[in-house]
Amino acid sequence: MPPRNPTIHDVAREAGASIATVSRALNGGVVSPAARDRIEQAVALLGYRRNDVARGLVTGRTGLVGVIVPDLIGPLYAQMARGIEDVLEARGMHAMVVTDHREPEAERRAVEVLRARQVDGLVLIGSSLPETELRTAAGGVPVALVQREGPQTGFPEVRLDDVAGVRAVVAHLISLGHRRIGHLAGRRRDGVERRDAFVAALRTAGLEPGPLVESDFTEDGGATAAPRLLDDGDVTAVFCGNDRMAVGLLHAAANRGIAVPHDLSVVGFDDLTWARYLTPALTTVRQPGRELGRTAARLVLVPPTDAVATPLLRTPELVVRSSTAPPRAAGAARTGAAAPPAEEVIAPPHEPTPR
Amino acid sequence: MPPRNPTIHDVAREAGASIATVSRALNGGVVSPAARDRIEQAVALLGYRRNDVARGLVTGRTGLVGVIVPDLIGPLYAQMARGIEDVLEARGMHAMVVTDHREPEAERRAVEVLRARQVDGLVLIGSSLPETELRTAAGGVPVALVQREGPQTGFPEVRLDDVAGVRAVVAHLISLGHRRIGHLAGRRRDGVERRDAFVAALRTAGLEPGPLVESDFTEDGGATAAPRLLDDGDVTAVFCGNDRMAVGLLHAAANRGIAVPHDLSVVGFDDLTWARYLTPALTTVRQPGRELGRTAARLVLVPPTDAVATPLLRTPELVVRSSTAPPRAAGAARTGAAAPPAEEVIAPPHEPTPR
DNA sequence: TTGTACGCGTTATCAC
DNA sequence: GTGATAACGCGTACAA
Repeated sequence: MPPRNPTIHDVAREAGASIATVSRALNGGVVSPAARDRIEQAVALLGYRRNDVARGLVTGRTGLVGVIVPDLIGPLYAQMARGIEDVLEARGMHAMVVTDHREPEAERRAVEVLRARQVDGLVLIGSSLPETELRTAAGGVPVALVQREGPQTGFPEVRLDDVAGVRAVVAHLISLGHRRIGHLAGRRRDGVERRDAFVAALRTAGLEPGPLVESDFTEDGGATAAPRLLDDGDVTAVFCGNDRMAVGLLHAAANRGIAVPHDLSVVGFDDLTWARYLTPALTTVRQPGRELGRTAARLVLVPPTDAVATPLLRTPELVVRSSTAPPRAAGAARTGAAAPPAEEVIAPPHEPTPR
Repeated sequence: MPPRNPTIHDVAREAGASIATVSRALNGGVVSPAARDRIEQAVALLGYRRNDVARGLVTGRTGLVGVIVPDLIGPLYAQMARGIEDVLEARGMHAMVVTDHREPEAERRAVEVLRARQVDGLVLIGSSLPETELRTAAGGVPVALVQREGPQTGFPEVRLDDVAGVRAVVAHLISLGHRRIGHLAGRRRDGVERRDAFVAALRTAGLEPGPLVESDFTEDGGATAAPRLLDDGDVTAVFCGNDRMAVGLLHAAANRGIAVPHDLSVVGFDDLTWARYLTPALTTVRQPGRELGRTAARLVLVPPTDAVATPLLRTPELVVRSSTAPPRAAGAARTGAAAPPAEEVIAPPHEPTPR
């Protein structure tokens, strides 16, 4: 049997001090230099390591923030997790990440597990639990929401300003000269939001939306829904609800011999890592995942006293690459910039959506 | 001030039982049906939730396995984490994931943090700490290694059978008729391993390797190193040490007007999510990340009694897509299969490397 | 079957 | 400055 880990008692004995003094020395309390010295030596000699479990029991705080995330495979959520760790690390805290695969039941269990572990806070990404349930499940612990699926809640929340992102896309396409623009919408809440924003932005510009197709937020979803968009001979541009659908559309277009961007402009949403490596490189809207994570972490750590400015909106950036160009039967396009940029250009952030 | 969480004492009082009985009831011990009933009601009434911190203190086990991973942005490590969670979840345990961004210093800190939290085991992915240091840092807790960077250790370990993967690539290219094959190697340990395996496989087939170029394991690394490969007019195929470099090479080739696979075949390694969406879709070697994670988790939970079969080797699969084809000045290629497959084909796993 | 009482390793509150 | 000592919430001998 391995010799059990040294405890604070062992250190105290070895250093000829009381455990109280050792505890103070370890936590930066007032201790005479001599004692501190002996204690440090004892710690080094024994290889003592503080037991954070015992510490958590007495202090009532664990230095742990629970993070519930749909999955970690897609880069977006991973970046949010990274952002959360950024701010926790700065405070000597840590994240405990649990995935729920978008299943409410798994989300419920995750909250239970994390609460049982006495986390100091909870960050829920893409949560879909009803507010009342969330409130009882969370009990006393601070909660912050990121990109929640569902109606407004009383919890502090960060989300992407989808409306601003969509507006930037529409403005970009219109400035290129496109007049009949289709949309490939995802079935989730954010998909619907983007579609509505799309229609609204178009109407504001005095245009009627082209074909509006709904499908899954996946590559296959994009590919299978593609015909319903491509059959409309007048459509010169398609805005996809996310990058994954855009890839499916791109493939479907290629199979039909439709050249992008010459015959058709395509825009995505998210700016996944690989969007720039597609052929053609995808024009899309970049989600500031890491920053969303950072603000969410700050929101759990210091919950806003009053419920002002909920949800916080983070503005995305339009990333123009080579999947967009003036429409073939151009002419109107000549009014805008001279030529499409040869390399990647990031449009300045737009105004946050007024609320 | 919020009413503090109910404890096992509260439940005991409410149910008119002792805490021992409550504890037994909660942990599936022997309790009279009547008592169990009253206790369950009390639990529901009070909304009692077990405090895993206190429980961990007394049992000495936390049900937590610490996972140290280079990063979570790339899908490969995320999949490994997923695999680890698969087997932990089945046992009611959980993973605490910490990223080290490939910095030994951060890895050291991560081990400290996780040990202080009394994890029941440690899975280190891509670890580069020397064995002796690892051993003292880990203290008594079980350790499993995945894709460790550095020489063989006494710890249980899983790794990909790189040699088998590379052999499959070389066999594929040779069967297509390629005779002069270049290689783009990554600077890390696995990069060197793959390069050596590449040279060996080629020699076994009676061929001399084409140009061997070393660079970073990134898209830029692939792009900047590309000229040194492409300037060799005789090279008809290039095997890249990973998918990210392959993307860089693909772009560089396109810029030079080199058609893939018509003028040049390109093979990657890893099969990242997006490899199939490249143009042309990338032929590559699929890493079974999730399965690597699963076996690693099993290794920590039940450490092998004797040090047999270390490291465990997992066999990758060759995924043939459209970035490989017979060389332009073919003829020799006509001996193989009739035509390149129109769609994705997964070659059967090859023999594990003999040891 | 049930209850009492001790201990897990630490912090915090007191006196000294 | 320092040292006893009482919690923290729970599991588990052991006795009843």
